Amino acid sequence: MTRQRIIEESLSLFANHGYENTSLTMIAELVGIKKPSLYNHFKGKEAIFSAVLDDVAAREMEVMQTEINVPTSDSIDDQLFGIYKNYLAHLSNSMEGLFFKRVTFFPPDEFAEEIKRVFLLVEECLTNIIRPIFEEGKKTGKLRALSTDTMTSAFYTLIDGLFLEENFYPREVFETRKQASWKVFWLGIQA
Amino acid sequence: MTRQRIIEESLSLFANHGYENTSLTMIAELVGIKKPSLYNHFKGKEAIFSAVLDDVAAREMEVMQTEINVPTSDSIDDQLFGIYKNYLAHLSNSMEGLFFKRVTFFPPDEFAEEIKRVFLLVEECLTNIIRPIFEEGKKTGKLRALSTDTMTSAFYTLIDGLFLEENFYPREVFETRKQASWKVFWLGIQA
DNA sequence: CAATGACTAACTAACGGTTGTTAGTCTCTA
DNA sequence: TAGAGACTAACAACCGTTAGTTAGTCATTG
Repeated sequence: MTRQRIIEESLSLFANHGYENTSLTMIAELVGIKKPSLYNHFKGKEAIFSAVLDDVAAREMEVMQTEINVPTSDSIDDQLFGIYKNYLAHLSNSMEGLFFKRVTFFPPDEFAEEIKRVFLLVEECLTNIIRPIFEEGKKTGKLRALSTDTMTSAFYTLIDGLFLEENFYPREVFETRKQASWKVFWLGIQA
Repeated sequence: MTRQRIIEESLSLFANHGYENTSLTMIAELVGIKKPSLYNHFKGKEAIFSAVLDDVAAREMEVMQTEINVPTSDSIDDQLFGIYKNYLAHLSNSMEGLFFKRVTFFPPDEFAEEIKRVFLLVEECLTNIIRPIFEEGKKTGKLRALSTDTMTSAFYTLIDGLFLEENFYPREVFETRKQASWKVFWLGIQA
């Protein structure tokens, strides 16, 4: 019980302040216990971070399968745009999104490898969703005859760019960027 | 003399470790003096960071005017691609690029406003370079009849995405993304 | 049924180390 | 002879961590 609370509060602290700028005092305070009591549940700060990372990884994989994917009955552009929109919304609104942004971009040295591994896992999960859509689109002639890798790469760059812009620009500017980027991307891949 | 050395070494430390994870001891060591001697040149850590930020801002503005811009004799796609390539190369290879990446996306709270101001200034500088190119392109019919804002927004998202990917993926993956993203972007705005 | 022992999870106190910062001193140079 | 710029020594505050204690819970046992 307390263990789960520690993970949750730590997630939000790590997401907002990064690993090194989050102190055990802050975590303990938010949980409502004293600092040394944390050691009843975790071996130390690194163990807390690891637990948070594992938790986030598991939850992200699940979200990817359930929330991001959309019914295949839609047309290709609706389908793609749906994924685009859902994924960005998830990154924007969830604490996991902010956490991911923090730690993938400037990871604490001792976790760099593990974080990269988790991130690539999540990315692969998304790739498995969008590749078939691109391929189907090419087959039915709705998309240009670009390689699937090209489309996937461009799609990711798009998402990464917005991912990054989301917490920097005011919401209205961000919305403009989101719409504009999609429009140009779609014109770029559409047959 | 020493003052300038402090700024330079601090720039690289702030760029690589962030503000909070850079200690005065580290700076002093790299400069080759003892920690308290820093106070002969700056009021404190915050003052050092401010000086670095000002320095970077000035240098970035100059780079933007000289290195990024390319001769207008080229065709529109060469011109745009030149800017794209030059700007990304600058962000990738210069210490200022890494510094910018660090501090714009996860700024130390007390500098958030100032950093944003500087960033938007640099961005505006780039906007002044690319907007006329888009408009010229539309006039000559080489580009689609999209609004200039749409093109500019999409261009920035593209750059921001690669900006992020550059220090995360291995160089080869990054190069793939860079090429693919440009291809789709160009197909998206080309008439 | 009552008592014992093990376990969990909280606590206080304190550790050594590092942080940014200040005070005061010495030395070279203009 | 000033002053600039280096130094040493020390500060309080905070860091992650450890040790040792205490209270409550639960299962096993006489």
